[in-house]
Amino acid sequence: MILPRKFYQKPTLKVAQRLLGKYLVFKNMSAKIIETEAYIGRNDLACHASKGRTKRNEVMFGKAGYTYIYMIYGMYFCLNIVTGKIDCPEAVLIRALECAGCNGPGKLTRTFSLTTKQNGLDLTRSELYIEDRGEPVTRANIVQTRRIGVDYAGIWAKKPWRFIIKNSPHLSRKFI
DNA sequence: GAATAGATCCGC
DNA sequence: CGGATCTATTCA
Repeated sequence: MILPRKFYQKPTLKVAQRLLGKYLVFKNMSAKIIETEAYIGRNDLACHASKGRTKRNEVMFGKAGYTYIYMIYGMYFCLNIVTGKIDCPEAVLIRALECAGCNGPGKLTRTFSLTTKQNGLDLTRSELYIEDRGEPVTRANIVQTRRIGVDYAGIWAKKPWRFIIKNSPHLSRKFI
């Protein structure tokens, strides 16, 4: 079943965990989500919204269940799922899928041909969506670590807001 | 207008 | 560890 709006209208840390084991679907491709990271609000210095509302990040200030896709380092795109209430800028970064060449946020968007053209899409009524295929992931199979690539964010870099499926060979990093 | 930095990835 | 590559954002 396609995840409904309500799935995304939960606390961001819960959504980040519950997205593990779900399937990202776009056009004729689909793959299981195995690595996510939470970015939570204006105070989180690792979150783009910590600098306020801008043209780039404004979708994060909107309704949950939409995509937030941006270009990074001039050559990659990162896919995020907006969570939280309106005017509470929160999102979950999809970092890896159980799929060849999808072990990293920049690599999975390249494999799935996702660009800023798909920014701001409603995941409840688009050809891009997330599906529950009845493969539950238990808490015992989830590992929580620090987020990757945000060392500049001070104490926020230390928050354990990255979630991975234990022992998966498709993670963006093999070790914690 | 110019400068800068960035939620990455690859190759040396 | 440096380079690729480019845009949004910041600074003057």
